[in-house]
Amino acid sequence: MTASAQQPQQGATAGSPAAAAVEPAVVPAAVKPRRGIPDATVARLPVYLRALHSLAESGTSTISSDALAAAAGVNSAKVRKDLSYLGSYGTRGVGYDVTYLVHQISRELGLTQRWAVAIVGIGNLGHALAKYGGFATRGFRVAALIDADRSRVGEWVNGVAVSHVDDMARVVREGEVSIAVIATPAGVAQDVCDRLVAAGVTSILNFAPTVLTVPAGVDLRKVDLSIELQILSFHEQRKASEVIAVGRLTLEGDERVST
Amino acid sequence: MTASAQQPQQGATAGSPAAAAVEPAVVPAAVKPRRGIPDATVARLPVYLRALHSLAESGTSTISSDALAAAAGVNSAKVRKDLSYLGSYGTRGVGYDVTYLVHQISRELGLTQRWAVAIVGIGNLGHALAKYGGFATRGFRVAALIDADRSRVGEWVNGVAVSHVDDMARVVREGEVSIAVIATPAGVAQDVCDRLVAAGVTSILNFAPTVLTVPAGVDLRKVDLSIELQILSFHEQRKASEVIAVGRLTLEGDERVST
DNA sequence: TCAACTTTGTGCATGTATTCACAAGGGCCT
DNA sequence: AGGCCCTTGTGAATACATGCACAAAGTTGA
Repeated sequence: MTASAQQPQQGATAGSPAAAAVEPAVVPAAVKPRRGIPDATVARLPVYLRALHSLAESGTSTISSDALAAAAGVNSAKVRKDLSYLGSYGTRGVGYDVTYLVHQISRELGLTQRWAVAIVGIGNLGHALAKYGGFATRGFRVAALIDADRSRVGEWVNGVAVSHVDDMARVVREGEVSIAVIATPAGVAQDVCDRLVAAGVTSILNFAPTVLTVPAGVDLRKVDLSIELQILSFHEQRKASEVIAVGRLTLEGDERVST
Repeated sequence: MTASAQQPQQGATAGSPAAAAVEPAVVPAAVKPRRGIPDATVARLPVYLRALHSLAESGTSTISSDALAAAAGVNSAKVRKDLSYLGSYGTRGVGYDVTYLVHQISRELGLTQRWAVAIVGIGNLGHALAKYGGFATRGFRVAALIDADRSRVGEWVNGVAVSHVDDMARVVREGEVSIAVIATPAGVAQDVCDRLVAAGVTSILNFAPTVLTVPAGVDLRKVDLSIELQILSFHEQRKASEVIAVGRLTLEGDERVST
């Protein structure tokens, strides 16, 4: 019941050890079999879902794990194992029904309802996020835009008016916002985060380049440009030094990788 | 030597199995002891680095793994193990010298040189990224802005002129760009990616909501807002259904988590 | 009806990451 | 000089994730 895994690569913190320790003693049978979908799988389901949506649009009605794997940039064993956590929704010898799979994954991800999202910090990035189409698409609607700069308050971005941060509690409550995106400067991010949590937000996506802390029960994920660049820098350097050490011996570079 | 791990939580693709299979037979001794820093560790080093920078600025000269762990939002065993991959740079009974650690981590991440970065797709997001301060800070400089829209070409953003995508090869070459950020619409991202690779870019950070494929030897990482939101949605839903099933029995919510 | 073919679902082996827990090392105080 | 206290560095246990490889289950065509 806490922070979710991140970038497998970017692992966040614990999942449910505290709760798991309590449940066996207290919880009714219905809950015990914990559908426990692994974090790594949860992180891939959205990728499958996107591929399936475009397949559905292009008229494909059935797809094999192999083809879906290719579209998602992973290998087919992973696809099958991932999907098996949702149940046995495939047909041997045939594959998976695209529309049905879309339903199942959507349901599992909680996309059958539309979550209200608030964006805090309407600077360059906040603007970009507010205008980003992928939001409205499915499952989410931008319910509030919040900024500390009074001169921005009242401005309309993509059909939503900017509110002042002092009204956050009210706006969050009235909009029934449960998910918030922080796009403020690093300095105020923790304060904003605390206020969001106090207002009832239970999931936060942080774009500010700083470490945030949230109480148990609140999920926190981060997106950090400079961390990503530094990781690339690491590999870039490694490649550079390897060229010196190894020369271009390994001409085996044939397979492609994807993300 | 391929795609790096992502969001441990967000795991990307394979690391070096292909190359690893070849090296033992061919590679000179100097390379064999593979400093093999785990991907998960590499992903955390930038976080430590940021914490250390602000510690240095606030005048702290020495820090324990415990304190650093708190600042980075992880546990101290992880900090110690991570740092131990770089060498034994701590002093027992005392901790780590902040300035020295900053040097070591920077070196390891390849931040002693300044990488030239190109941003492709100067829409809302591209603009936001170009203006983002965290770039210039350390290790990176925006060397090129590239867009397909001729009406945008020539525009200056943060001191850099926008070039047309047809000039990409030249701009990349002249600027000695090795890292590129893709902030285009999904539809053209793979094409842009292919052209970047052809022009000599060897590390790519993709913001477009689509799966990209690159040849071996090119590193690829992705940042995807809608995937992040969907992961949060999953946990949000889980929390909601658990409240129904369990009631509010578990009042144990005390520990905080961070990212 | 049956055999050949396709594709799923999963047990198992392997690889990677996290965490514990403690011995070894180093500073500091008396 | 010597002992106490603190903190590192790491072996070993555990947990999590990946990928192989194949039996089971379904379809198709004769």
